[in-house]
Amino acid sequence: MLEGMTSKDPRAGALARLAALVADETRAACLLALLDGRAWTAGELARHCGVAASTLSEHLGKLVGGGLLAEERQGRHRYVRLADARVAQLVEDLTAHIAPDAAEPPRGLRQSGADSAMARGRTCYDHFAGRLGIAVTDGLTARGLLRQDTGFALTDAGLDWFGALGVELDARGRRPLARACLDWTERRPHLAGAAGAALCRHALDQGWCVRIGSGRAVKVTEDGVRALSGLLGVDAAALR
Amino acid sequence: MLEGMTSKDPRAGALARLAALVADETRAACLLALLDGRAWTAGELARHCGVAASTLSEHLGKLVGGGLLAEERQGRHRYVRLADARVAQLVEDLTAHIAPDAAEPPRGLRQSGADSAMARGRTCYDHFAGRLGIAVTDGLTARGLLRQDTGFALTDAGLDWFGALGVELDARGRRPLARACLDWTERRPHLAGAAGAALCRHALDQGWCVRIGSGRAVKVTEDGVRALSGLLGVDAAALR
DNA sequence: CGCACCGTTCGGCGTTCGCCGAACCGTTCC
DNA sequence: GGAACGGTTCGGCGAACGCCGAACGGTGCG
Repeated sequence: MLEGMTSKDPRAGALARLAALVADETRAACLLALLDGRAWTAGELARHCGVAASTLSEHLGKLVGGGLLAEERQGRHRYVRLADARVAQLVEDLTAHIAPDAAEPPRGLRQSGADSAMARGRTCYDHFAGRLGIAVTDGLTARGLLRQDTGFALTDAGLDWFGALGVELDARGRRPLARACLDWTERRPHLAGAAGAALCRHALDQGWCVRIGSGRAVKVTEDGVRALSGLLGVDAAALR
Repeated sequence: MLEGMTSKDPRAGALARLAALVADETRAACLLALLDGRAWTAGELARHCGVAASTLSEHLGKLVGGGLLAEERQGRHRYVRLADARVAQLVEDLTAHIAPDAAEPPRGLRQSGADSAMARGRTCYDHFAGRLGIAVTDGLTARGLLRQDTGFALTDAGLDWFGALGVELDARGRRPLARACLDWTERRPHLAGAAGAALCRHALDQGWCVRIGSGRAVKVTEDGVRALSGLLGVDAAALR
């Protein structure tokens, strides 16, 4: 009763609904898993999260209904992925905010194999992260192609560098060319946005790096070491 | 039972807990209200949200406990404000994500007075937003002081411009100098970050603009019109 | 001192929510 | 056709949550 009297911001409801989509541990785990940019089946996610298939089906319904996920049905499979780069950024932003709290605990050595592969290099939705992402970003910055001191933007030399690489950068899209994405393991910003995505795609196309298994971990090839050290002066030891 | 079998991301819990803080309409309304950067008393927020004081007290407990709000007790008052600029950015990011959905409905003329004042100029935590924020950002960009085409960063000329203004920009802090903040009414990015905050503070100090009442709406003075049109070529008509 | 006021704590209410297992539907493969 | 499999729907359960009013404890003021 009397609800009409409040001057509560009309955006509050929408904001709460959006946050509610992430405010469940299982759905949060789904979003984090999908940050690898791939499409997962409902069953894979259910197993990953450790809940019943029926439970996960309901979660997917909410996430898709809320516009966070896009789905694609193939035969008896339901593939879902993050709806677009904006959703990926949203999850990244939220994750960046919790990173300082969850001080990386010293883990045992058991699963350090997979973990260290992830720490070395991985994709974060559609761009590089991990030590690889940092190394590339630092290389770009050191060569004056990217400036991070007064914000985060490519320089004119940086534009030329991408041009010389044969990578088309579409500046007309709504997506910013360069954007900082805070790295989870390294705690430092790395290159995201259209340029980060284009560079990652180019590197995979050129065989500079390959995906390890089906996950988001990537490994730099010998070709990649040569290319990255030549183009950006990246220390070869940092990539292996 | 069997929960140990899942490989669920350990960050999922923290992510869900963070989102849960925002996932309530009343708490969301508090965060949006506090985006003006001021400190509100618990009672003011309760009235603003249209809930009982006891209800709001519990909400504040959660928000403060979760690190989103900082509190300051003075006498029988409890003042709360956003904990820091990072929290403000978090709320902005979330709000930017819902903006496209909530297509601004054509409002009646009843409260258009206050609304239009807000649309003209307001502060967004600690920097300018609204048409004023856009005008300043566009002015900086047109004069080559800020570049938005390849990311979002001040140029060297921009650094000099701030220096000539007598505004110290602390680049050593963890906070980025320039950052894009998506405007709610204008749907365009405007200058946030340390530079945006410093410029806003400077403008208020110099009397270029004054706060209207106790809210976040601001009004550009005649001095301000002269200063901004002289320094940035901002069209005077856009500011009034 | 006594009163008004701000905020908190507590008990209780109703709702929402996440979860599961069972039943069901459609696809794929033998 | 039949069996196996992936996914969805449904009913039901228990827990968590948001809300309130009433009672209580400080603070400030007359």
